Amino acid sequence: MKNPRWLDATEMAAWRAFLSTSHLLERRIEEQLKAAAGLTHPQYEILVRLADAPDRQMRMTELAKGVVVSKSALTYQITQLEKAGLVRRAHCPGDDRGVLAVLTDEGVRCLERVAPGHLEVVRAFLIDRLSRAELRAMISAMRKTEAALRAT
Amino acid sequence: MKNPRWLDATEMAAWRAFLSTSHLLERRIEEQLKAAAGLTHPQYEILVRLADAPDRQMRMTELAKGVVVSKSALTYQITQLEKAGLVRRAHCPGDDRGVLAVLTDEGVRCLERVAPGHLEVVRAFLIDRLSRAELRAMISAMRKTEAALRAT
DNA sequence: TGGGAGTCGTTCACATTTGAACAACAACCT
DNA sequence: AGGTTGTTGTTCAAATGTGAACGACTCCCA
Repeated sequence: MKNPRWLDATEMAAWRAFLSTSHLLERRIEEQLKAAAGLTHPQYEILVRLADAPDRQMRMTELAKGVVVSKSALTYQITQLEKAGLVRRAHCPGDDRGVLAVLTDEGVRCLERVAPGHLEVVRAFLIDRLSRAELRAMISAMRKTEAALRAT
Repeated sequence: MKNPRWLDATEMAAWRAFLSTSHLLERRIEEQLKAAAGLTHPQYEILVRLADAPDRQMRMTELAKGVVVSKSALTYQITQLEKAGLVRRAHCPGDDRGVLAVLTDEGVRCLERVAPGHLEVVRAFLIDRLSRAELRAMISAMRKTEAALRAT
């Protein structure tokens, strides 16, 4: 690799915009979820992933990878959600090391109650502002990056 | 507004990809910066913003908005960077409430030393994987969202 | 059928973030 | 001028994130 390869104007603009926007959106979402349901964004994501999973349950490690948090953060958050009655831990049949995070009925109801308001924010600031072409470009771009990051 | 407006397949894919990717990238960048220079990503961003600013200095609040972090977080991080000798605080002429964060010469050197490795990561996982069209779509999309988020 | 190597989830110490409360100051309007 | 309103940066308590270390368990191959 030669000299530092700086970013040209377009590249820099794309990177800066991505960076600022992701942080701003994160902040806004966090704020909305906290106000509407006392949930953090990671907690909400955990509920969503579990709701989408077969039998509404997932192994801890798998869930951590999906939500993109450390194993220790997940342990912590599952404990919080368990206290709130939205998730419970279950023994994992066939693997005595394993723990299953299971979405409770109350967890399902909570999610149904909270999702619309959350999606409204995602729409209002991101999705509804993008053209179909931009959405497709986003998918394509983000997936390439995601694949590369998950590969390592 | 009628029933909850769910996201269709394309919209959902875009949102999920954006979410996961931004978190994964953030993690990777954090890791690289920590290993290469003992800096956090917010700290690095502070240095970059200051380097780009006239006289390498900025008001605390303005800087906080730029980096997208709370005022208290900025106070904390500037204190850290001050301990490291990369930034110093200065009195703000004309406004006795104000504080200026000023990039030191050592801060400049640190940035010059760290930037290439950082940009390499940004390139390797994001920028270099996107087509010119995708970059332009990103800019357009992110800016619309950013503007909306900053407007409130 | 041992046993080394790897995986799983938790715990721990530590760093960081956030909003609220606060004190100092600025800006504005009458 | 005087008082109200708004900004500014800091401090504080509380919540959360992270990696390293750990004990328990699984896998796989000799």
